[in-house]
Amino acid sequence: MVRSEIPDIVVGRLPLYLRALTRLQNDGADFTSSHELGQRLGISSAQIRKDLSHFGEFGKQGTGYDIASLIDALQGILHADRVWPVALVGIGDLGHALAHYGGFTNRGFTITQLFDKDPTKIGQRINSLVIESADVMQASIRKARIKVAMIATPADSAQIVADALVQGGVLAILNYAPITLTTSNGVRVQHIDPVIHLQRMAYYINE
Amino acid sequence: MVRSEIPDIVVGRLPLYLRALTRLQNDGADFTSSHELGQRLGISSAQIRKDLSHFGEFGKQGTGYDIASLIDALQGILHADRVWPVALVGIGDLGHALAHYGGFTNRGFTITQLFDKDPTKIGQRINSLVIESADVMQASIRKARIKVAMIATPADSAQIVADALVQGGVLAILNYAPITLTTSNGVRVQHIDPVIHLQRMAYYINE
DNA sequence: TAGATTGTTAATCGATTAACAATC
DNA sequence: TAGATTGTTAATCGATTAACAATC
Repeated sequence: MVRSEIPDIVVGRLPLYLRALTRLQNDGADFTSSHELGQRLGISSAQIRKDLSHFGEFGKQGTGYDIASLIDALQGILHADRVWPVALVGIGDLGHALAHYGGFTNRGFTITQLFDKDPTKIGQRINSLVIESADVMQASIRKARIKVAMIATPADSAQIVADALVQGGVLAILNYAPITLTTSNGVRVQHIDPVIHLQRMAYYINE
Repeated sequence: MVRSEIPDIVVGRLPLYLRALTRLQNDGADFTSSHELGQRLGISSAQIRKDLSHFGEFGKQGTGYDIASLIDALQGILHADRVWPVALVGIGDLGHALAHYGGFTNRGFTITQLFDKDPTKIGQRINSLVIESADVMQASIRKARIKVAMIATPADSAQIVADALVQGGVLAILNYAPITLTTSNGVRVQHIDPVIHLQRMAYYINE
């Protein structure tokens, strides 16, 4: 198994498989099949089997997949078998919502640092975390060996923040600002912009 | 131009082009090229030209694209040349953040209705909007001819909410609940789950 | 004019799917 | 055993890219 040869599009589907399997498990199921999983996800069973085959053999002919062990395997592959500390930059409405969100920790991530550049916010608490100044961000994340960060600043600040995060050692950035970020090689960036999705769907509405 | 023949993956890139063009315009530029646009987006210039060619001819040899008219064209294609009223269901932390977000309206959408099933929330105001009961949702969105909705409920309620939205005439759903929704044909669904993106990136971090 | 850039064609590249032997 | 489902192969399908004539 050579990691670099696995298509990124395949990697992108693994978290969906993991999420669906976890839900099946919560619903009390012990086994599932590529067919059942595919139906739930709107993906062909062949594609699921093909995707998994990049990483090993996880099923049994006739019976399908043991849900618990496939979850374990996928968590290992995705490095979701630990809890990554995450820095969150930009504590506006969205930043608050992300800081309060309880769904990160049991899926491999936990927000451990909050940053903002607004002096009136610095020092405030959310849960047990204190909002720190953006000025100390780079040093602080380096010291804490943070590899994962989320940007929830306005668009104008996002690229500058991203540059500082990368300088501080961050390797993965989830960007909520409505702008495409540029980063050096080796740094992963994913973008979340609700309007992009809304516009994509509005195309198909004929009115 | 036959709409149904245009690949969805092409449609999915048009909002990115539109966003980048708007930013260029705000920065004072009048013209751009497929090369410049591609560099900003991390996409090849050939792909941008090919994508646009599905919808017509928008550029000039030698000079590239007039930004203002390409923005106009893309807004028309994406139906972002109007302001779609949007229903938002589930007014927790994320719902509040979305309701307060000021970035929708100038990009084609505005939240006009809020719903929650928690009796303590119903009747509360956010900006000038009143949170309504989920019980009246279906009738209310039908009356207002709402075609676009956002779900920000917990995972357990999301499918039920989606079914009701579709019954009420909604054709496009942006789902923030961490679950894959099933809908009838003709209804578009897009999912936003930050953990999916984080896991996808964590795969590449070797630690 | 000379340089730049488009829109389009054809080739390449990669992803998805159908089919089935293997086997639980 | 009979039925079900895997993992894998080969074929199909679709998307991306390179190249260039056209032309501003």
